Amino acid sequence: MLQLAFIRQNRDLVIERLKIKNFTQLNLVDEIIALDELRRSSQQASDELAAKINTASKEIGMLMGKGKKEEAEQIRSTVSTYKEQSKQLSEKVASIELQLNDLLVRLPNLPSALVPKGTSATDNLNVKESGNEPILPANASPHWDLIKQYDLVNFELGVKLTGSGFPVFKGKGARLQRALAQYFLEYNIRAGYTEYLPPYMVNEASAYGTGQLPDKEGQMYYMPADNFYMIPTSEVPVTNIYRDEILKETDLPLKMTAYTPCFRREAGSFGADVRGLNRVHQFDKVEIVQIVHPDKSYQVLDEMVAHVEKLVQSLNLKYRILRLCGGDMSFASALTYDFEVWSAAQKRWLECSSVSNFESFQSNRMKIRFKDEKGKPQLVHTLNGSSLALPRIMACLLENNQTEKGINLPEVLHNYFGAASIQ
RNA sequence: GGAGAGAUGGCUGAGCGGUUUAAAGCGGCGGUCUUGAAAACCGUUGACUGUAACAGGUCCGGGGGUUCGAAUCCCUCUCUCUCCGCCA
Repeated sequence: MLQLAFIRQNRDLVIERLKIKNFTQLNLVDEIIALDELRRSSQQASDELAAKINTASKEIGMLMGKGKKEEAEQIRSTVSTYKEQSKQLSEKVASIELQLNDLLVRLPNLPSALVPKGTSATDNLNVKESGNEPILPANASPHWDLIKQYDLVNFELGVKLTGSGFPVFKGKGARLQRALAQYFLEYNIRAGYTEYLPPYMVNEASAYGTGQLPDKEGQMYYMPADNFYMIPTSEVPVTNIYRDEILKETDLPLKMTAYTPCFRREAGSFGADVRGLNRVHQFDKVEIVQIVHPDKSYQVLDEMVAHVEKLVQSLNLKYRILRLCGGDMSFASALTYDFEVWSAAQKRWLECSSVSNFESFQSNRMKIRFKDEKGKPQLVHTLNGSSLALPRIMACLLENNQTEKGINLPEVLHNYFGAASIQ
């Protein structure tokens, strides 16, 4: 959520930046400013009346104490007339605040100056491409065939147990998942991230804090009996750990990592995009989250991108890094880098990580602050990234490393997997 | 799931209708003293809103109510603790 004071003071800049995100309801900005104006004047009127009532009430107390009942009775009758007025005013302020908040949550975050213009994925800026294209046998298979051949993942069984998009990992497939998760976590911990194992369901306040609500309600699984949401990413519980906290400046940066399943309804998805492990309703992901001083967030973003890049490199996958254009970015992000790995048998790029700086957009909702040198609470900046999402990495590993004699695994996984290849 | 007790500032904890603008202690910060530290002593100590700066307003788990006036009384929700039940 953008800060009101900032919108008020930078109206033109806000509109200009929102255009880059292809946000069309630009009239919201002026509506917000006007409503804020009204809010402040109404608030002032309400406060003044409250002050009158407060002083009069104190006087009554004093007069009663001195036993001057008649005088007290007189003031009491005049104060009674303020009461109705005061109630109306505070109701007005409350309703304005509600309206204002409704409008405010509809504004996406402003894109940083680095964000390229554009409307869709084709406008993303290719920042870097690296790694070697694997040489595959002539009869190379896509991963959905390989997982059957080696009995690694059973989609039909998932349909029986739950529904489509809930794969069942089996045998070496399950073990490969565990190896990947373990390797990714250890890699993050070595880089100074603290491991968390958070709940897989969150309450409304948490989903709101990171920006899933009210915007993306339909994309989460919802448990009406308890009003819980299944997490679409561990970013939600992990970032919310510090919701409503005021940190010390010396606490920053906070670096956290978590391995969790992620649940996404993915309503409306269809076709080749969703085949095999390309897109599923439940998948595993290792996430990194940082809470940092606002002056450091872009430096930290670069560090996180470099951190993820090294991890991808260690898996010997061909990859590219994209800087997302305004139209392809998420609602809450100010700058996002996507990592895509090359799926050699499908001959297409698969997104395996997304690293973003949210600046103060999330922290403003969650009220995560720190005290600066003057002792003033200030909003922190939050960042997160996948490090990494498992299924697409698995798809690429299987496809890119297939041989006539099995699937060879990158060296870094050998110990975790307990073997050098899948036979 | 049943019964009972609670929720107060960073923490412990008083207050149970009107000098509470929330006592006291601990912690934090600043100072005196000290070569430095500890101890002792002195001072200071939250958030939100609002303003050019004051002033003013709001906040004692959340929401609602009674009252001229609520941390204090009532309703409701959430959470915590104790006992019982169930249980990986």
